[in-house]
Amino acid sequence: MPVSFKIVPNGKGSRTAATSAMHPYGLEIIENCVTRPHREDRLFCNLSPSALLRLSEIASASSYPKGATLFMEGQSPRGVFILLAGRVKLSTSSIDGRTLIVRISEPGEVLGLPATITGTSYELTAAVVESVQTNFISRPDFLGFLREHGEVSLRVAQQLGASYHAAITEMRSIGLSRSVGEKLARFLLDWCVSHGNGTGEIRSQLTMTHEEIAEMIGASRETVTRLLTAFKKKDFLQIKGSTLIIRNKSNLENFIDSHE
Amino acid sequence: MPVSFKIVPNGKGSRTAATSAMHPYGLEIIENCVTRPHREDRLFCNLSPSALLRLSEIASASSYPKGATLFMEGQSPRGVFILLAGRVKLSTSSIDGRTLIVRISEPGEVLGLPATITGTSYELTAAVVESVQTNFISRPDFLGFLREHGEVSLRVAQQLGASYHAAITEMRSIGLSRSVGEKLARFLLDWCVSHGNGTGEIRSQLTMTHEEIAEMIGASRETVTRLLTAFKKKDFLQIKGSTLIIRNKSNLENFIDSHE
DNA sequence: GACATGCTGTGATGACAGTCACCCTACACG
DNA sequence: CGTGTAGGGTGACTGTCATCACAGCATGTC
Repeated sequence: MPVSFKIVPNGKGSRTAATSAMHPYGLEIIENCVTRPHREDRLFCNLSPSALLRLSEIASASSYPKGATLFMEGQSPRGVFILLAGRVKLSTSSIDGRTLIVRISEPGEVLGLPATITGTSYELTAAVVESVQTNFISRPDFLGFLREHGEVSLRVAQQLGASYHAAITEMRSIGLSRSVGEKLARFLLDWCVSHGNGTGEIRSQLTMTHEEIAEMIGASRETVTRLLTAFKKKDFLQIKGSTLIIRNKSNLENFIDSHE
Repeated sequence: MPVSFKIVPNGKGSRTAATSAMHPYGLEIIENCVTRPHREDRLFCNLSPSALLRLSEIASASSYPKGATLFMEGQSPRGVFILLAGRVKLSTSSIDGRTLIVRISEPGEVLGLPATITGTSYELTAAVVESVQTNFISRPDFLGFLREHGEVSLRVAQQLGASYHAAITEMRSIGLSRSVGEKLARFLLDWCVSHGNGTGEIRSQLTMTHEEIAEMIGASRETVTRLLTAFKKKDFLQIKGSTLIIRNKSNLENFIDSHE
């Protein structure tokens, strides 16, 4: 079902409209741009009114519970999902069940973009880890939209460029580390940069199990457990509940450097 | 120095113009499209005459010898290089000199696209392995070109999507393999698919040293040597000079599967 | 010819980390 | 309130593979 987007003038818009009860999430795309104008990478910020109007016609809202799957590796691309709320795990896996988690997507990101653009099958599986609200745009609609609004293609290209960049960074971390400890240290530091409370902080919520961390860095669950306790012993970090506190950031960085 | 592109009508163009002595490579972009129309992924095929005209104004030809560097990881993006002839090694490396080769680029590919689009620094280093002819387009020119010709942005997005896809495939191979042998087997099979003589052949030129193969799959040189001799002993393959012959493709595939 | 250089092949060694096996705790749920 | 399940922690064992070391074997070059 189509969602009604309200056209909000660039820069400042009434936030009351954005919290309309009828379509609690339909306006979030625009709201994000108003309340977080620094997010240049967001796909649908500062579009022309006509583009936004068309967007509202082709997007349809849907929500998924924890454990649901938006799309699976190998499926032919149905379209893109704009993530409004919740978190999604993007992973790839081999026949025997080994899994590599490539990324945990956060609200504001667009899922399935590469496959939808190129027409090749989804390269990753998107599984919901925290229940999710999305706007879905089918592939024909999305491609038509891009043809009509050339401006958006450039945005899409930028998104894809950013995704590529992230993928290469991930490959670096996985492929160039000498030891699992190094990978874990890198992962923790990265995590705190992207999920910390702002300016390179040392405290953040670590909402993943050891198993999931293992799948992100390509290691076994036991090794992750052992390394985390080792890091605690060395007083590099503390873990209280799901809060991760980096006690000594530079030590952790030195630990990485000492191996390379 | 700008290159004069001759505008060739879609479908059929005089090939004599394409081999003009003055600008031996300037026309190759178009020629590729005429002689290899199946290459849908090529960036500058089937563009409008006006776009091609503009392209010819902003592209400048240059050539680099073996060992030269087109750009380095971390540099801010100067622009894109359209690879007309030769081969380029795209790699990333850590402080201690360990190197991960992400891709060997072939003629027709566009280098530096993600960085140029997003404005972030080049994520890879591009080193010439076989002397190279390129058309270079500076970032300002290229971005301006995209703004003027919205059609091209979509092409660019498709290219980036394909690059992303390739990066994920690479990550899968590196991250999900249990053993180095598995990675090497995968690498060899992939290589024969993309560099074989057509229809899934079993014979191809392997133009890399063991060391380079090691850097591609994230292993040590010695291990690659040992594994290759092991594969030879098992009669999976033969190597004569720089020619690789897969003797028994299914055995090699079984070898991969038996581990997962 | 003498020499350097780059690539390949092979042995010995040891550390890292995956696997198996098990126990413990927390917590949801009937 | 017992029971099931998901997650965390730890020990023992073992295979893989990086590393070091060195030895051939081309190739180019002075």
